[in-house]
Amino acid sequence: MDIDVIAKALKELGHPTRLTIFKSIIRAGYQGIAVGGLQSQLSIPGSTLSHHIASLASAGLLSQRREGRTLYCVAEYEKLQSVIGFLQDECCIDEVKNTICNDSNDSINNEKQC
Amino acid sequence: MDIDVIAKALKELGHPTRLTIFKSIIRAGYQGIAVGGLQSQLSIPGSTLSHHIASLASAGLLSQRREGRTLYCVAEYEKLQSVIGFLQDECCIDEVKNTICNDSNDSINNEKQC
DNA sequence: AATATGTTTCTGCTAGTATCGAAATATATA
DNA sequence: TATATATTTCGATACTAGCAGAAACATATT
Repeated sequence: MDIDVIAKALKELGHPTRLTIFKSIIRAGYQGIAVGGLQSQLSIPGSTLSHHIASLASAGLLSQRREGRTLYCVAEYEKLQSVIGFLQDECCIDEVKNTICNDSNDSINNEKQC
Repeated sequence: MDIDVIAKALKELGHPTRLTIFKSIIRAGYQGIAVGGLQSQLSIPGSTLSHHIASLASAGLLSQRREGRTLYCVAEYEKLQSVIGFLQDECCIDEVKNTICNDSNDSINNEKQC
């Protein structure tokens, strides 16, 4: 995955309001959440919300599906997964993985955490 | 972890040059990498590089250690881990975790991937 | 057709970010 | 102390993002 594409996704996620919006959308699951639902949940002006949603969409982090006059926002989970994967793989080294994920882990099981 | 803190980290990572810088710092491990090393690696003006490094530091993504006249940048791995953790936990639902991490996984082992 | 509801686009403003050369600061060496 | 090396701060410019009211657009209901 191109670093510019990942950076774009991180940038759009890097705003408190947008991150909150994205979190709500993610938690809504595959059926998504209506823009109006987000608006009443966050109490911000519609135009501002629309702007933020467009930003997230421009990074490929969500898609929209119309049902009647309601538009649902649905998260692009693969995109989120690719971002997480980048941070884990491209931006991580074994030395550190071992320290953070195993050494500091006082668990009984040997399940890998990173 | 506060959502504003996570958003700040994501924002600073959300720039191609900074993400490249951070990747280099991460891969340098616990001993870090000199600012000059980054500069010759990326060939960007020192002032611009310094600005980006300060941005990453302001988000707590790195710290600096002086050795003689050389300044080393060292990644804050716990911070990165908290960002990854947020995206995985706060921004993920079981329904999706199962779909992406297990169902679409044609592997032989049963190791959890998310 | 008229009206109501849900969402986006337009418009203008303000504030913040990116960039980089030049000068300044910090530390080391001769 | 003078000079070299490493890095940051300053200053100026251009660009981009954020915000929100008003108007426009899309769809549904009466």
